[in-house]
Amino acid sequence: MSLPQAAARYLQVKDFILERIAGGALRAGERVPSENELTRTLTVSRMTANRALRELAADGVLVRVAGVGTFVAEQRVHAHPLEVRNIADEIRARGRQHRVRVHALESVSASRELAERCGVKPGAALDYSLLTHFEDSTPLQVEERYVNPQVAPGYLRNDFSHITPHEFLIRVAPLQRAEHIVRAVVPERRIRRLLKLEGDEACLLILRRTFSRGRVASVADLYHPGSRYELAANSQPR
Amino acid sequence: MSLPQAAARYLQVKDFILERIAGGALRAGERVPSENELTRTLTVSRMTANRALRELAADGVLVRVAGVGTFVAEQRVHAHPLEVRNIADEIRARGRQHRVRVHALESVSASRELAERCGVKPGAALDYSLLTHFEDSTPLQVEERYVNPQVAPGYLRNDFSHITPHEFLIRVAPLQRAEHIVRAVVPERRIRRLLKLEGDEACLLILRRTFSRGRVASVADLYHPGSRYELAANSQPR
DNA sequence: ACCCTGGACCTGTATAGACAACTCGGCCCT
DNA sequence: AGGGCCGAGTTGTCTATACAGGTCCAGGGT
Repeated sequence: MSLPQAAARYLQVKDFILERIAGGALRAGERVPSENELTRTLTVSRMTANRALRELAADGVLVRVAGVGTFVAEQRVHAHPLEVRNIADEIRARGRQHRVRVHALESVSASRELAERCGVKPGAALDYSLLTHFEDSTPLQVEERYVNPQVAPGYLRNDFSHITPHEFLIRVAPLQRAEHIVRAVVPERRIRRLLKLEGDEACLLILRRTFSRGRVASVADLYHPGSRYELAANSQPR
Repeated sequence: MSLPQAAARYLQVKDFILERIAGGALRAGERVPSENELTRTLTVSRMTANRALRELAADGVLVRVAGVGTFVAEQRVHAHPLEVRNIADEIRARGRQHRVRVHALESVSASRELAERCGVKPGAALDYSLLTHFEDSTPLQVEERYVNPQVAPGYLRNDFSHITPHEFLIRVAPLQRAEHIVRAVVPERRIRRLLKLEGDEACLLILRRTFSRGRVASVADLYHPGSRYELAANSQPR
């Protein structure tokens, strides 16, 4: 049993800034406290404040101008093609009915590989769910998800036939960023059966990690039948 | 008149590592000099070496394990679907050699389906190419492309072992926007053979249409082996 | 044979101090 | 009024030092 580690100070400084942006206290284009101000008000060294601001600038949250100051970046204009979308919204937007079947909802112990993906220690408790999303009566997505209960507590107490995991998570753990990897696979039989696939049909597999407060909130494997699902993306330079 | 600024030392350290990776002196999984070693051999402070290694780790180039060491990350094949990227650049950015094999390069007559995709009349002449892109000796993409000679003339006169179709096109026809559709498929045997696939492996298929001056400049089907290629995307909400 | 305990080495973080380059505004001199 | 200079404030970088915690191995004790 160990006490929860105090977060690193540069992470505290990052949160300090991010919360002020999220809460509206700092708006796009506005000036952020300088390193020296943070040094005084937060009682950290200038190097620590520097690291926090520098990393936020690298993430595109802030813009720094030597000799002038640090400012909240203007909002991104271009939505990324793989925005964190909710499959339920997609389905409803097409005028179809969205249904969910819950296959599993329980607490599990993190394997080594899983622990690495989630940024926790092997053996740590993770909330697990396995769902199928239907469009009318056609399965469109199998969602296998692991949630870090330290970041998003109460996951297991939901009724996911009324609220999707995604909807719950964005309410409980403010979404900071998301990471997607898209692969083409022929999944194992367990998944094929849930998607009612025939033969060796290919699937789009989206590995999604969402981050909240600098930590992994949840890890999801989203399987879509290759014959019924595709990703679309348009890009316009400027 | 100012002398060229010497690059920052932490950038020099990053280059030092990157060059060794690109040159093959450091391979995936191998150990990178520790911070203390860099401190001695490059005569920098440990904090400077730390910053270099930390940033390379943040970029995914290195993997750091506290108490153990720093290692070259396993090379992941990544691309951002949004950017109209050149597979040749991707491969070279990883320090591998890019090669192309040209299977076909000729003028064809547009079928009805193809004509619709290209925004021309059925029977119109289109320039056609079928290439395989190799990373070292591993096939990474089969590119089947149709080009509208009205929009981008001279396509067939290129030697695509020296310039990629993409490079030629952006020079001849200014890129206005691009449209992508990502699918998972098990491709026909013709494609499987070119990719040296075994059995019924899945492929990521990217259907790309590029527009220039309001018209379709080219239509490309890009096949990637599912086991060796994935798309990565990060997104930040707001 | 097993355990376990140091010690060496590593990354991760934090601090204080220093110098450079840049921006901007105000002040002084002409 | 105009022009130039200087100083305050800012980011950008570099160094030396320190401590904490993780990993791994060898060596010693049981």
